[in-house]
Amino acid sequence: MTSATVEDYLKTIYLLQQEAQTGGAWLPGHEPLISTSALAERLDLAPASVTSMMGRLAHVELVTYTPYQGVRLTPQGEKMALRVVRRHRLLELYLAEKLGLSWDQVHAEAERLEHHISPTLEDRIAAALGNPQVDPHGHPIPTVAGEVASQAGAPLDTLPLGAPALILSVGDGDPELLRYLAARGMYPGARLLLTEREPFGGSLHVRVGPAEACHEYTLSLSAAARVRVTPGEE
Amino acid sequence: MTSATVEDYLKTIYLLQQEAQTGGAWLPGHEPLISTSALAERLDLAPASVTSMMGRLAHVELVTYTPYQGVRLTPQGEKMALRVVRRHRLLELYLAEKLGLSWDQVHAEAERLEHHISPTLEDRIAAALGNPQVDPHGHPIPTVAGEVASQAGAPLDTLPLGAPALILSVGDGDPELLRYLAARGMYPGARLLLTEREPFGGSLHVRVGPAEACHEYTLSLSAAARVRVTPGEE
DNA sequence: ATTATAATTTAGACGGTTCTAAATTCTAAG
DNA sequence: CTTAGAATTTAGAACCGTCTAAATTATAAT
Repeated sequence: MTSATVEDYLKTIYLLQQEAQTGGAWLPGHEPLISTSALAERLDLAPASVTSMMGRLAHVELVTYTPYQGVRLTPQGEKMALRVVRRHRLLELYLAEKLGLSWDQVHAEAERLEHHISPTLEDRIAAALGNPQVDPHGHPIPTVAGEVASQAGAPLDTLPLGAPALILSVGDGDPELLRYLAARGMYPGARLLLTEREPFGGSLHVRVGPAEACHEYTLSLSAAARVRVTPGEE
Repeated sequence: MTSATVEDYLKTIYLLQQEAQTGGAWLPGHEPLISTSALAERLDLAPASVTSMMGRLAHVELVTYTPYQGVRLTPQGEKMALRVVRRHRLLELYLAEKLGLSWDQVHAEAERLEHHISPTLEDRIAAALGNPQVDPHGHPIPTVAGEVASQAGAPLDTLPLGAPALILSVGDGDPELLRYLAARGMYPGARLLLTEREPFGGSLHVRVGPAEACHEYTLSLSAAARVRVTPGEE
């Protein structure tokens, strides 16, 4: 009962829980419930398939599942999810850094490999990278023991106007988006300033880069939601 | 119809064909037939499972299959098998060379990863290694185009007494054997001399290493069969 | 409160891969 | 040439992961 498929479900539940968080933390066992449809959409499966898998995962206690309500990882399930997330992020970094894969390629590659590397190889990869703390998209890498730095910062679309900020991370799921952002200099570590917010849920205007040599771009709300920033000069 | 499972069947058929060869080449389409039981044993599956898969592979023309006789790869099937073998051997070399996995670990690791790396990553790995021709066990790495150097040398157990020889390759399937051989200095590139052949299918006695500083070991026939050598000083 | 709509689950099916047990076919020894 | 034993295939079942279509339950608007 630990197939690549199961690992994908667990990882996805974990990531959706994290995304739901966005700010406040939850008490253990009270993390947000993830809906069948959210999972189905993210995994690109029919909702019925998800329901059936939830039954199985609940049965082996990787998840607590209340029909019509949603699922939540058990401590066991979370542990397993974190192991997968660790492998994924280590691989992303390794592929980018040591094998020169581009920012937008590493995700898809890691997505497959994460299910097939041994603990030994995982260790070697981590060591070769100097036991890093974040992956190329700025996401924290869980430790072997299953600890993760909590998700830092806030989505760019919640940033107040005029406040300079530092990009902490960008969503790694969509290669298109990554290329789009990279082309505009928006990657972890870059600085930006929100200059305008079009009314009625329109685009944001941001200035990217140091004040002397910055470029102004517009950015849809949904794109901005996938960029996490921390306010402040530093 | 190109699952990891199918890839494993094709690769295994290819390797068994190669092993059956051991010396003379075959005309295309007249390679040796591989029996159901040989495949079942190597893949650690029930013979009935193999029979059923052979039906499917024959149906998509990756294999020609004559019931009760055996199977043989079609050109298409061979091409696919060679792609897998290439990935496997590149991975073995990469893991050994760049990530410091030991000789006996790389096989098992590559066995899983070979099914999950993209053509891009395959290229990067090959490039990072300088497009090598042989893997750490001395086996030739097929090219992207699907060409392979034919298996060189002959099994150690067929070597005439007293003739010095060079180790070209060692079977990579069994970590135990690899550790055993490595402990005795028997790896590709090492030199040895067959000094004695015990009667009635008994062990072989070999001297390993340069004449000035060599060690003498005994070696079972089955172990010796997995070591390929070429006679001669050079 | 009722009801339309959306979300979810159930029911039933299918493809892929494997198994065991039984039937068949081959092979080699007498 | 027969036949015992080995190899192989067939038959039938199971599990995993997925699907569609239909039934059910929740939700939000009247």
